[in-house]
Amino acid sequence: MTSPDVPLIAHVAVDVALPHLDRPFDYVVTPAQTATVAVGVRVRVRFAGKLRDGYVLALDHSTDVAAPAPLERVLSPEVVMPPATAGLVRAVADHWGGTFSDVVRLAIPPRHATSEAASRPRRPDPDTSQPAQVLPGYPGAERFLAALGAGEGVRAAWTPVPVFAPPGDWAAGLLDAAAATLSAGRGAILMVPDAAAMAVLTAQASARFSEGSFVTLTADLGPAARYRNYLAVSRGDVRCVLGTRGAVFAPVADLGLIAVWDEGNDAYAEPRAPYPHVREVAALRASREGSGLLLAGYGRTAEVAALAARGWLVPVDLPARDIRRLGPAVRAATDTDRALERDPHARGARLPHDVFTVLRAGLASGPVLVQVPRAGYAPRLRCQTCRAAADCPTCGLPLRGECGPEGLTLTCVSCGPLPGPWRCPHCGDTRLRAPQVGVARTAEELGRAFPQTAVVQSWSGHRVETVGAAPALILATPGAEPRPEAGYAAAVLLDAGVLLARPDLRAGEEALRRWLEASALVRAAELDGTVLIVGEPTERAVQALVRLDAAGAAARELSEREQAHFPPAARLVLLEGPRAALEDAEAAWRPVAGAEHFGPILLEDDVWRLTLRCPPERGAELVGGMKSLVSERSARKAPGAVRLRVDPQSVG
DNA sequence: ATTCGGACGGCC
DNA sequence: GCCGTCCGAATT
Repeated sequence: MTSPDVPLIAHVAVDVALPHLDRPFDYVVTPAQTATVAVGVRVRVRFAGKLRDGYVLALDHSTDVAAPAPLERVLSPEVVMPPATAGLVRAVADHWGGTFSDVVRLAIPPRHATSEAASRPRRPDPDTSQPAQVLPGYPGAERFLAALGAGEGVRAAWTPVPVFAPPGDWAAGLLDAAAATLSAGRGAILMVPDAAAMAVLTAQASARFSEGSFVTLTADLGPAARYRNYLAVSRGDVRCVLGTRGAVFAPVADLGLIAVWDEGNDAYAEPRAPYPHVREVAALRASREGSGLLLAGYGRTAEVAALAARGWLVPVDLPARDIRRLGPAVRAATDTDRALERDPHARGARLPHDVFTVLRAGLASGPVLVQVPRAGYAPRLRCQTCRAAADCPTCGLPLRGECGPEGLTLTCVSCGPLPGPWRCPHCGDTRLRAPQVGVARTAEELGRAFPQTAVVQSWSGHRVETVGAAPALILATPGAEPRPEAGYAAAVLLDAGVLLARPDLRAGEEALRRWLEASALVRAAELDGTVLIVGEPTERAVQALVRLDAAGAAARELSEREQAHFPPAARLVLLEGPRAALEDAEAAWRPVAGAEHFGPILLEDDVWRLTLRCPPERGAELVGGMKSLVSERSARKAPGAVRLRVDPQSVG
C-alpha cells in the first residue's frame, strides 16, 4: 500500500538463516534515521524480539504491514550491498536453492568499524596504455579485446598453450582483458582459485598497473584488510579487483569483465551452503549485469564446452596443431609391470624404461618435475592374501605405510604408529601389498637411480613454492608443483590410472586439467621440453594430453554427459535428510516435466539421499519446488535437518 | 484460583 | 532460531 501518510519504509533483508523467513521485512525509518539510511546499508532491527543485523534492499512509502516496527539503528552509512549485488545474491540463492542470508555471508565481508573511519587514500586510475601482450596471439581474441575496449559485454573461453612462457603467460592474458575493459571506463574482476595463483597474478598486475589502482579480495587478508578493500570497491574508489572465490560478488560498479582463471579448479566450488560455483556465479552475473566474461584455463570443463556449444560464449583458442607446435613434446608410456601389487618393497617396477630416458635427458639441462598422485610413502595398503584394506585395529581408519629407520612402519592417521605387527583380521596373514606408491617412496627410488641429483618433494601441507634452474628432481603431488624459475626441462606424470580411477564423474576432466597444469611448467618442444605420461595410452584423457587438446576433450566430455543426462546437460538436485522429508518431496518433483528420481539411499542412521534430475530448462522449477519443501518443513518445525545441493561439483 | 511448563505459531 | 502466548495439568 502506498500513500503519503505512510512514513518512509525500509525493506530489510534480515540476517536469519531460516528458509521460511527468506523474504524482506518492513521497518519504519524514524526521522532521526533519514539522514543516514540508504539502499544497501547495514541496519540493526528488532526481529522476533531479538536484535539482528540486516541490509536495506529498498526505501519507499509502501508496505502491507499494518504497524511496522521502527528500525533500531543504521549501523553504518556505507553502501555495502548496492542493488546489483542484492539482485545477484537473490539470483544465486534461488539457483542453488539457498537463502539470501546464506549467500550474503559468502558475498559481503563482516564489518570492521575502524576500517570505515580510516582515511581514503587517493586511488590512481590504472595505467592501461601498455599494449596487450598475450591474448592477441589467439584467434578471435583481438576482436574480444576490441569489444571489451568498446565497453561491450562479450564472452569468451580461452585455453592458453600449456607451456612455460613467463611473462607472457595466463596472468598476462587476464591482464590484457582487464586493461581493455578498464580503458573503456568499466570495472573488472579477475578470479583465481588459490593463493599460489594469486601471487602470480598480483605480481604481474603490480608490474603493469599503477600502485593502488587495483585491490585484492581474499579470505587470508584478515578481517580489517578484507573489509577495507571491499569498501574501496563499494565506494567506487577502485574499479579493478583480483581475488579468490568470494570476490565474484565484489560490488564493482559498471562491471565490464569477470575473468575466471583455471575455471575447472574445484577450489571454485563453495563448500558452504548453498554451495554455489564461481564459474556459474560469474556467468550468471555477466548475464545480469551485461558484463564481459572470460572463462580460462589449461583444461576446460564440459560446462564451458556447453556454453560454447550454444554460442553463448566464443572460444579464442589456437588450433590444436599450433598448440602442439608451441607446447612441450608430449608422449605416453605404458606401465607394464605391476610387480608392486605383489611386493611393497619391489623397486622401480612401475617406472618403465622410458621414464629414466626422459629424466636423464631432462636433468642434463635443468630441473625435472615428477608428478605423483599420492603424498606419503605407501598411502594405501592391502592384505597380501585376501586383499582386504589394511585398517587400524583400534579405530578402523586406513593405515599408511611410512619409511622408518627399520623399513616400512605402519601408521594410523588418528592413533599414530601401530604398536605391534599387523595381522589381517580376515585371513590372519601378516604380509602386505602396496597397490599405491606415494611421493616419498618414489623419491627414494629415483634418488637411488640418480644418486648425484638433488631431490625436492612438495605436497599439500609441505609445499615448495619455487625451484631454480639447476638440475634437480622435483617430486610433487598434483596442484603442489613448485614454479620453476626457468621452466622444467621435462615432466613425468606417474600413475595416470590413479587419477582416472577416482569414482567421480569428473575424474577424466580433472586428471587432464592437472596434467596440463604440470605441462604448463615445462619448456617448449623447441627448447627440448618434454612431457611423459605413464598410463594406459588408450585412455581418452591420456590421448587428449598427448594431443594437448583440452577443447576437444571438453566437447567429448559434454557429449557423454548429454548421453548420460548429467550436468551440464541436466540439472541434478540432491536432497538429504530423514526418510519422511524425502517422501514429502515426491509431490514437489512429480509435476516437473521430465524429472526423474533415484534412491533414496541410506547414508547414515535416518539420513537418506534422494537424487533428482530434470532437463536444464526445468531446473528452476525443480529447485524452487525443493526450496518450498525445505521452507515448509522449517516453518512447521519438522524434525531432522534437510540439505539441498544443486549440480554438486563431485558426483561419485 | 494459581502457577508452571511445554507446544505452537509468528516473526515487519 | 527465538519469543510470546495459550492451554492443560499439577498444586494451594
